[in-house]
Amino acid sequence: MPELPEVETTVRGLAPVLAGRRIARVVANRSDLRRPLPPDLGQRLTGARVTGLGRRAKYGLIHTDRGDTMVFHLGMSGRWRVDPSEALTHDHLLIETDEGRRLALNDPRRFGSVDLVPTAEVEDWGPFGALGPEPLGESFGPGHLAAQFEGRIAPAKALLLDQRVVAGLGNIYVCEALHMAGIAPSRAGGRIGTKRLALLADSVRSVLLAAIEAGGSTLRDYARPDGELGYFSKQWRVYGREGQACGCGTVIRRRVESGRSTFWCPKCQR
DNA sequence: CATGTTCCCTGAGGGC
DNA sequence: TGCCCTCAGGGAACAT
Repeated sequence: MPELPEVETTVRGLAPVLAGRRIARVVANRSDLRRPLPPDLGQRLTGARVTGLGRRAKYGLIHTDRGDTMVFHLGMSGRWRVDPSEALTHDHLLIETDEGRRLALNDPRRFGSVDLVPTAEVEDWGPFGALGPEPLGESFGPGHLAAQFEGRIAPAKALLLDQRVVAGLGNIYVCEALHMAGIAPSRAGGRIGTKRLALLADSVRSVLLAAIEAGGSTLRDYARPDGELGYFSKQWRVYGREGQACGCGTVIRRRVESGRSTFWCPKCQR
């Protein structure tokens, strides 16, 4: 599931192919993703030079010298393949550079999206307007979490998943960060002590950094057409490990709430 | 406003 | 072998 670290890894993988290059060809195979592809996507991108890439929350950003920024979201199942050796079902968008490098956006579930946003307005673009701070940025830390959690009755897990509280976390890294900080997912946000909240802020950052590092170490897999991501999965402490032993020896539990699985250790997390 | 629920979508995997 | 069922979950929309 592409969360912040997977998108960051993706952007880092796209950068060597796209940065400074001119987009020579754009092919939209089907446009009914989460939102329809911009009808004029091809016109606006073809011939444009990529001036840089970036990321905001779980969105990848591709800036061009035409004043447009291409904003993509990978949804649940999206990924970019680099120089694919064959066309696959669900290759919805193809991009070719002036060097002949090719990119294919493959997204079976079509929960992802591709938008063109005027670069000057990207920060205020609808989905970005209410986003909380980047967890790896300077404005995120113990103070921010304390302010956001104060007086809240909602479970810590729900608050961390709320993109307005902090941007870019998904189910996997929320479960991992809460375990690292020793906080039960169901604990009300307002009933977590200051020191514990500071530990949570640290945990969020370190789990994301570790995942990005793991993604970087397997970057070659990212470009392999048949490769699965699997970046950080070997380092999961609780996610996907129901019934297995936590590091403390206690059996890891799973609970489904409104269709989402929560994994936690009842001994380490209170 | 805060919180909780549903829906969208397709492929993988388990049970029989 | 094949069919049916459940599950995966971000984010928008809707309900409470």
